Amino acid sequence: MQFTINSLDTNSKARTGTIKTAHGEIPTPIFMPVGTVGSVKGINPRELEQDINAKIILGNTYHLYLRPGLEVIEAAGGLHKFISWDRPILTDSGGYQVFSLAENRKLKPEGAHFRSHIDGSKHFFSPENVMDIQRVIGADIIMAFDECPPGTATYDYAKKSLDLTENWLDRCIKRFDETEPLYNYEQTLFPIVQGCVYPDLRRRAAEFVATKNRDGYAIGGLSVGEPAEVMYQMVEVVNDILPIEKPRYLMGVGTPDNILEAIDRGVDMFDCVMPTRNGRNGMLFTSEGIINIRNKRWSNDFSPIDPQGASFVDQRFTKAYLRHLFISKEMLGPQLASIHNLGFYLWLVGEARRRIEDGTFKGWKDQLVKKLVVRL
RNA sequence: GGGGAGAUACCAAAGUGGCCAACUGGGGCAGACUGUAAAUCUGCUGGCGUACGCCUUCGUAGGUUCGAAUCCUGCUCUCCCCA
Repeated sequence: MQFTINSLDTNSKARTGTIKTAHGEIPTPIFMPVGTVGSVKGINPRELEQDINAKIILGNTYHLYLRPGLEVIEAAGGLHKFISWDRPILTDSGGYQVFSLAENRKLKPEGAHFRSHIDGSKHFFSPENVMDIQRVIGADIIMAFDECPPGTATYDYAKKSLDLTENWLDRCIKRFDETEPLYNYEQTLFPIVQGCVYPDLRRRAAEFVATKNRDGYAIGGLSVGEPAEVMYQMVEVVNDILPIEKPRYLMGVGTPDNILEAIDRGVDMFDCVMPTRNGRNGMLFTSEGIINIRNKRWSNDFSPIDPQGASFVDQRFTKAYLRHLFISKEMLGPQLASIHNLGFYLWLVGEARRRIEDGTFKGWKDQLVKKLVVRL
């Protein structure tokens, strides 16, 4: 994997760049739709390519390992072939499930013992087997196996957790470097910076991963319950240390204004379930602000879903019709909302790239952030 | 014409003397959601008040009772069966 910086903003830490992978190029800053189980929920891959123009999507090691299982994925020739997606894929390691499925797992130095959320069966994830699993899945970018502590973690816990994550990272790197890809194209491993909301732990974590000389680095353990301002501070602390010539990936973030503020602070990659999950639940991110399409106020609003919208659904369908679909529980409603929201997110990062390159990013960002509050 | 059953909030439907402003479901209204155990979950849904609370409700008009959605009588309406 190669990363080249195309331009640096003079008024902020923002930059544009290009990531080259075996499955194509990714312009940065970029937003990556989440397709946990090998499907961006509700979205046809053709829509993802043509209407949304997603450059890369995510899969999840934990979910794909449980279902359909590695045998099926390997027999299919890897995840790209299995899900018919020829552009880049990034897989998360399952570290986030250590957090979100906390009641079903036990953490030990050697790894995490899990119970499947599907059938309760017992499983074990270690840094080593998570690397092996991600080799089988075959994503272009794979993530280190980490612990993602909650935003409310105490300093003591955060420190112990970071010790564990750093130990696991070394084991991930060792295993990754001594194994080969299964499908004749390059894979790369991104370490993850942890450290909760504690600047000294974040500094230590960033310095630790920076010595590993990988193709890119991730910032994890944010947007997990801490205030947005704290998240921005942590991003600043970490990005001051991470090598400037490597891409930075802020995991699981976030709202459109979170993304803009992080781009401002030098982040290049984002993923989040928000556009799809919240979209399925009726929340629309539009150029006019954030709205709940289920609200009665839209019942007779025959204006386009988003008059300034980038995706074809924005001009073609009205707010009143989309509301009707949601109220009627028609599956088309969540599908259209997901296409719209992902279209908006991809438009957002595309516009950010354009603004960074022509030097108007800062002013544009400040104005848009003000607009991106929930309309009352 | 004769016999029977029933009328409860937006709809459906429990309740058959005090624990009832009234179970439950639907509908309606609003909220939550950040590396997806989510096309999920939560709250409200007679009026006024942040709230203790107060006021008006169970077809309708009366009555019995300390107390009625619940018991009695008249009336109105609906449904079913027979002719």
